[in-house]
Amino acid sequence: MTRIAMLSESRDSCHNCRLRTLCLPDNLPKEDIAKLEGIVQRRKPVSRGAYLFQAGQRFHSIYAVRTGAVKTSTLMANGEEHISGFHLPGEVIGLDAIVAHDHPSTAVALETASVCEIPYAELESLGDRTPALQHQLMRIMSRELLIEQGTNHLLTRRSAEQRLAVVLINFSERFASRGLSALRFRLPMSRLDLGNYLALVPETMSRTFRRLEEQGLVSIAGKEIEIIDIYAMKALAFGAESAQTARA
Amino acid sequence: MTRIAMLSESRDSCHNCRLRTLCLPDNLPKEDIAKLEGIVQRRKPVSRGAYLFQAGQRFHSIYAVRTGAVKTSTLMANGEEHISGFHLPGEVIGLDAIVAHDHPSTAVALETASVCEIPYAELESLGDRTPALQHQLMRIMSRELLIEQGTNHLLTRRSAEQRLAVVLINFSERFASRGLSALRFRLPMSRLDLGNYLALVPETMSRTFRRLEEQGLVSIAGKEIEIIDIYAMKALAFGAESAQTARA
DNA sequence: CGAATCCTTGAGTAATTTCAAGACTGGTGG
DNA sequence: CCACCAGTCTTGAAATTACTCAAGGATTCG
Repeated sequence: MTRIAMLSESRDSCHNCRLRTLCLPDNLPKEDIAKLEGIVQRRKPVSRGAYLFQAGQRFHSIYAVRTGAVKTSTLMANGEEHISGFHLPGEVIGLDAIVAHDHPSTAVALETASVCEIPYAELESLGDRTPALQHQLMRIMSRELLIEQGTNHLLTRRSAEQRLAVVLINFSERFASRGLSALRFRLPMSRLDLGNYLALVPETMSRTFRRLEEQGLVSIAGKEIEIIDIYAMKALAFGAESAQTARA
Repeated sequence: MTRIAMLSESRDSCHNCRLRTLCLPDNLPKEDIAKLEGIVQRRKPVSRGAYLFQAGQRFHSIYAVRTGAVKTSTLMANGEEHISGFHLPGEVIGLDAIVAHDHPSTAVALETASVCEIPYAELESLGDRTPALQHQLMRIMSRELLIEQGTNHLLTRRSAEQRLAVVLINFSERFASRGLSALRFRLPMSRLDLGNYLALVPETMSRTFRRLEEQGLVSIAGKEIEIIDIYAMKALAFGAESAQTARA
């Protein structure tokens, strides 16, 4: 079990789930959380490489990550994968499928993960009767929009070195907000995947990691990351430029 | 008045607005459209360069473009502008502000434009009583998410030539769905702005436009675009790769 | 009409990719 | 328990794409 996996408990309720404040129940009154619990389906853990849903599949549910980590991606016509995000416990996946009948992207577990499945038809009808839940859903979607905009900025306006620094800081903060260490953590994805997300080839990833290490900013051992100089990291990441919220 | 401006009529109602099916009223029963009309504020035309809202301003309303064209952008710490999108009649702006108290981005009219202002507090409370409206809002936000993902892909995985081809095809389709010609149109923004959006410097924009012209794909006269070979354009834009919805 | 902005062109440069190999790693079966 | 395999990661050298710098020309809007 990974450290992320150990984070979450609450076999079967939202109201005492540690991720409550990061997830759909945030800001909801108790009775609304109870109603939400009524439609959430907890699925048994999926193992590394298993699909939550695949692009082209009929859209039925959105998912909240409970433990582990998930990546979402789209497959391009030439067979190449384009990774659009990495999702940690508390984050909601599948919102991009609401407008169409099918999922535009694929969600795969990066490590053993468990998720809460929320049938969208039921969520929608519950939302019709539960304004607070509806508002929280809107906030979550608005935040996703913001995150995508930040990602856009990151990927088009920043150097390889800055992209990596930003994404490491971003993971650091997301781990910290889940009660884990901000300075030492294990990335749940391969360098290949991280490079794919950052629009950098593996060779560049390797060289860029090394450059950050040589500058004394981080220490890398496989997927284990230690941030040595968070100040310098942030200076590199955001120096002379505004920081945008970007989720990896 | 531009051709886009001539498109829309309906001084003061949604139910006979030509943009109905592209906008918030789409899919709504008559009585819900009437309720929506009750909260929509039509503002007098804003002239080129005027702000609909600015980054940092308190969030009160979302806006639907009625005539003209609008760009949204964020300002980076070094003073540079990062254009995140161009918006044509029927499109809704400001949804990225819902989650926070302030607008994260700025919206400026690219040419004389008129907009419908929709106070969000009222929209939210109307949504609480009007499921169909709420569902339409969710669809719009989900579509925005999809568009952002497509933009990400466009900007990170495509060459300058492909980016320009994709964005021209995209405008062609958006003009066509507003009843204008798909093959001859006038871009509402400067090359500078388009380049900013595409993450290309003006010099590259100029050379790339020329290359498309030399290949006989388009004919350019200032902002007037004529698409000569739409087939070849699409082959260039999407060739050996999947097409993603991307809005300029 | 004229200032300001926008656009174009050329030459040189820089960052990242591509290509080619080889080393490491972790999971699996013998 | 070890050896092996496939996938992952690293390293170096060459190629490429878009950027930077510099300057002149064209538009546009007030």
